[in-house]
Amino acid sequence: MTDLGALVKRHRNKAGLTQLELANLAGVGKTTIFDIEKNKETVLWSNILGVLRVLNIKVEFNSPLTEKL
Amino acid sequence: MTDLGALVKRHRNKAGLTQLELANLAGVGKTTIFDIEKNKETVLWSNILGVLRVLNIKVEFNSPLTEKL
DNA sequence: TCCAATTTACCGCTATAACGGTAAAATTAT
DNA sequence: ATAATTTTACCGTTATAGCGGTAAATTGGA
Repeated sequence: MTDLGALVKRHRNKAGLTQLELANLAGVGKTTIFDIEKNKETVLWSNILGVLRVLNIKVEFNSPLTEKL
Repeated sequence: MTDLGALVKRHRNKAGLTQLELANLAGVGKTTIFDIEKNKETVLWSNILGVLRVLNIKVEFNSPLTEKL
C-alpha cells in the first residue's frame, strides 16, 4: 500500500484545505489529521474512513484470493 | 469499498484459522477479530493492518487524483 | 441426535487514542 | 524583512478501544 499520509496531504492541498478545516469536515480532531499525514498507525479506522470520504478517496483490498471473483 | 468483514472471514477460513488463532498471529485480541469481521469501524488501523498482513491482503487507495501518476 | 469446536456476546479493568489548548517552528504571502 | 497562516509538537483530561475471562449461542461432524 502506498504512503497514506502523503496521499491524504496531497488530496487535502489539492482541495485547498488546512488540516483544521479537513478535521472539521471529517468530524475528527486536528491532531488526528496530523497523525494520519505522519503515517501514525495508532488511529481509529473510523477516523481514517471519515477523512477519505471527505477527500473522495476509495479503499480497495486485494489478494490472490480476491482475484477469483 | 467492499465489505472488509466478510473479506477477512473468507480469507481466515481459507487459511484454516479460527478467530483466536488469527488474533494470536496478528498480535491482537480475539475481540478485535470479531469486531473486524462484524465491520465495526471503531478499530485501530494498526490492528487492521496486522490482520491484513497475516492474511496477505493488500490495501489500495484510489481517487480521480490518484490516476494521474 | 449428541458432542466438540467455534463464534457471539457481555463484563470489568487497563491502556491509550482523541481532543482542544497552547506555543514554537516552518511555510507562504505581502 | 515581516506579518500572517499553517504546521508541528507537547500536554492534561476524557472517552473508549483493547484485552482476557466467562458463558451462552451457533455451527459442524461423528
